[in-house]
Amino acid sequence: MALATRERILKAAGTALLRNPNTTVDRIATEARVGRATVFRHFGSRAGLLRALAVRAIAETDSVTRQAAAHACTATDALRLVTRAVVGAGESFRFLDSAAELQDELEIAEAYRRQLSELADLVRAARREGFIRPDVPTAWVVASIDGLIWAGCRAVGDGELGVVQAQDLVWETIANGLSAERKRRYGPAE
Amino acid sequence: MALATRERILKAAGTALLRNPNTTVDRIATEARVGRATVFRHFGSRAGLLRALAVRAIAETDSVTRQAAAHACTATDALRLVTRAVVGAGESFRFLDSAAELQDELEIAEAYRRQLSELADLVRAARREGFIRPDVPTAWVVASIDGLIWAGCRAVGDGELGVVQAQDLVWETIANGLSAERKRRYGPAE
DNA sequence: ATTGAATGAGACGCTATAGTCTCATCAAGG
DNA sequence: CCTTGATGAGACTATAGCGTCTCATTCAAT
Repeated sequence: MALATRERILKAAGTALLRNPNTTVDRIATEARVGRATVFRHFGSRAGLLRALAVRAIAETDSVTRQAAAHACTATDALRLVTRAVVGAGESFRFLDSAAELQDELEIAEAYRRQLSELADLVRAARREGFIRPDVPTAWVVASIDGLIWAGCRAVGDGELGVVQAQDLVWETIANGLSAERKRRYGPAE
Repeated sequence: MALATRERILKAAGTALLRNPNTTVDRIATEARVGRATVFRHFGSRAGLLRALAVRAIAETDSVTRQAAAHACTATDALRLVTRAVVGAGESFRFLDSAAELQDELEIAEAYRRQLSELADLVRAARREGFIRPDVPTAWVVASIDGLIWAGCRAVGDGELGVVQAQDLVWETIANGLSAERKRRYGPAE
């Protein structure tokens, strides 16, 4: 029962904090159908709850990321699979966007930087394979992938897109953009 | 002097709230080099300050958007110019991302919806001109443009990119994506 | 049936912060 | 010089929300 309670609190906290990052412990407990004291028994403090939630989100993201990368033979394909995986896992980390208190948590902030840095490595590897446009800086590639993943997760959360559809569209947009007319400036000669 | 003070408060509030959406009035006043009472004299309450800041950001965005659209002859070009303009104005509205309290403010939320809806109109018009890939839903076009603008503004704010560079990259990514090899599925036959 | 762990309910104290009010100061204009 | 309006400083109050503690209850395992 202890585990189920813990999970219920984390889940309720995730959805509640996504709606409003300042949601009170009392409100979270109510939505988890749990006494307020129970939340403190499990997580010690509000910050502890947020930390646990963030740690869980990071672990989940790492997990799907690793699995995706393991199935790829090229860096370009790894980039594609990782992107899809992260979009699929969006629900677990989307609350982090607005969790301002967590910026102070060294452990969390560092994990986020690490994940971005791993993404940057993947981008550089894909660049060496010739997949990435040479005129675009790696920092922007990472930033825009991040932005498109974010947009995809939000669209899924808002019910505008299904998960699979979002995964397809995010990657398609990263790779080829939204324009029908391709300029093909950097492709092979026609 | 009254106007200068007001502006100083708004500016300080913008940068402070961007760093931490829960920044206290006291802190904002200190950073604006103003007495805390002065903030209340001007804006009545913390919510009033946020509202004023949001109204200002919306007005600013509307302004640059209208100007940009006025100089375009095609919808596609308008979309390009508007996107650039919004990236350029990012500094004024970026704090809104994390301002959870403002979601309750009917006026603000509605203005944001209106701006997205205007963007959607522009996208549909550009689609009629043949610029937008027919296999991508308009909702995703809007969402991904939003995401890329957000990424661009953040990159500028973080000092990773200059404003002009970000404007170029955002539009280039929207239009053509990041891949060197273009599949040209929807372009003219080769 | 008994025991122990987990829980729910709620009282209580504490702190941070919003918001009000007063008073002294300062600058500008007449 | 005098007046007026804006400001800064700070005291004060009220409240929301965190965290602690206690006690009764429930439920599972023995």
